[in-house]
Amino acid sequence: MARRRSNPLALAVLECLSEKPMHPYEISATLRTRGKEQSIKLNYGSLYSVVESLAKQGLITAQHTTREGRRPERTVYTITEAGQAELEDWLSELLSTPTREYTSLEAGLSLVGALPPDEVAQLLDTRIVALRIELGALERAEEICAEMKLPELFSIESQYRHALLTAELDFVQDLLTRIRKGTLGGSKLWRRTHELRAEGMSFDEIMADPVGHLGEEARALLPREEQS
Amino acid sequence: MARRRSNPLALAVLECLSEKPMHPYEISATLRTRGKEQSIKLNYGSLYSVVESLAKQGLITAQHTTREGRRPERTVYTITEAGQAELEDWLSELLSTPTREYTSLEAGLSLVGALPPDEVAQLLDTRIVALRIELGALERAEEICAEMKLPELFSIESQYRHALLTAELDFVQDLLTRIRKGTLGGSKLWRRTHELRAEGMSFDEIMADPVGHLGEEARALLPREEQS
DNA sequence: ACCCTGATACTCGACTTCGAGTAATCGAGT
DNA sequence: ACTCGATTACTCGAAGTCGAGTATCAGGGT
Repeated sequence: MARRRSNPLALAVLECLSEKPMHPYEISATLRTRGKEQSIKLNYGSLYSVVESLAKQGLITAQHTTREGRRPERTVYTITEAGQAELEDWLSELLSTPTREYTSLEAGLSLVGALPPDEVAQLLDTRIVALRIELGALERAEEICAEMKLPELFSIESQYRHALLTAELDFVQDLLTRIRKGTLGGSKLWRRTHELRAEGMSFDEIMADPVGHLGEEARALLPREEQS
Repeated sequence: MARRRSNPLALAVLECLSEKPMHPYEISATLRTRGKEQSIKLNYGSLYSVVESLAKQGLITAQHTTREGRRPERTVYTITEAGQAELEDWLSELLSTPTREYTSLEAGLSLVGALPPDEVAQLLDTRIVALRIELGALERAEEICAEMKLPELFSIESQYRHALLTAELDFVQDLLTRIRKGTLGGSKLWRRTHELRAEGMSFDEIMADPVGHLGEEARALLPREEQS
């Protein structure tokens, strides 16, 4: 009964089965044609193990297995009452409760000091181009949805992604100009560190006297008692 | 040589070791005091297996193992040249190349139709409160960083999270008012579907004649040939 | 009649992730 | 002198993730 609620694919499976009984492959096809694989990671390996785990938890049950010719047999699953309750409860939690998300850009930014500022500026330039392209594609997709008169209800998630992408683009553009203008707090220290390391000085040597090597900006890097 | 570059914790390990040789526990302590565990998921199990895998790939090497008293032995690792190159290359990739991120809210929104609109509105209300609290905490943390004169360079990632959280809050607030006012495309269909299901009608019955049961909005749900 | 592409439907096992568990030491208080 | 919680330092196994691989069949072209 280890209901860990980790993989949202399991939630999508419950949602599909709450419409009608299906076999796993049909679930994957349904999610695909509805474009949900854009928002929920779907791959076969996970799908089948997730289904198995839901069955083990009693949230779905295997209805029957059919076999046509000598093709692999299809096991059709039905949602149980417990499964329906879990669907509603889990989805409620997803909507009501923000959770710490670890994005790759956040990870990258947290280690950004490991590359010299000029290189970082170039990399962010590249990212901006890629982001613009992605945003363009998203907007085109939204136009197509509108032409098909698909109610917004079924593509809220892409509006959300649009909002996040726009925020990312704005942030990165702002960050880039601050790096280029040197108005980002710590710019000098950042540049100086990489100059010294390029000259062969070790991290330990620099940190033995940060203020001496890097300037006043580095005073905050000293242990608190030594900050005079 | 299965360089899968999945877990950013491995990147953080490389970054730490590029400063000086350390043993795994020291790496974890370092990341913690620098607040990087906010941005990079860190737990012991993963840490040790990630370190082992880096060693297997030749990106780091075990320098020596020391033992004090009868305490568990500590294995100190050093970064190799290949490791230094990998650090720079991987970090460059993270900064320059956006990757599809699967957030839990996006997953939730993509299945939002499974709950009735009034319930969803309440859940989003709850989320807004939680988001405000989280934003408040983040702002307080930023103030403290500023008081300590910590250069911005070392907390860019929290500025980024701030930007994302703000975007999420704005989006959710806007979505909520659209749901409440009924201006979200598909509102009627959404409400009607849940009324019918509450009366015991099955999904299949509804979908047998969507326009009849749900109104004109549902025409786009028909296969394209039948949209007359 | 034959081939070839693409869809159908799943299986397998190597690799990762996770967090509780273990076990020793340090230091602050009583 | 003692004890109790915090810190140090890692281990282990159950569970989950991933994507390439397998095998069958349908339909269209040649």
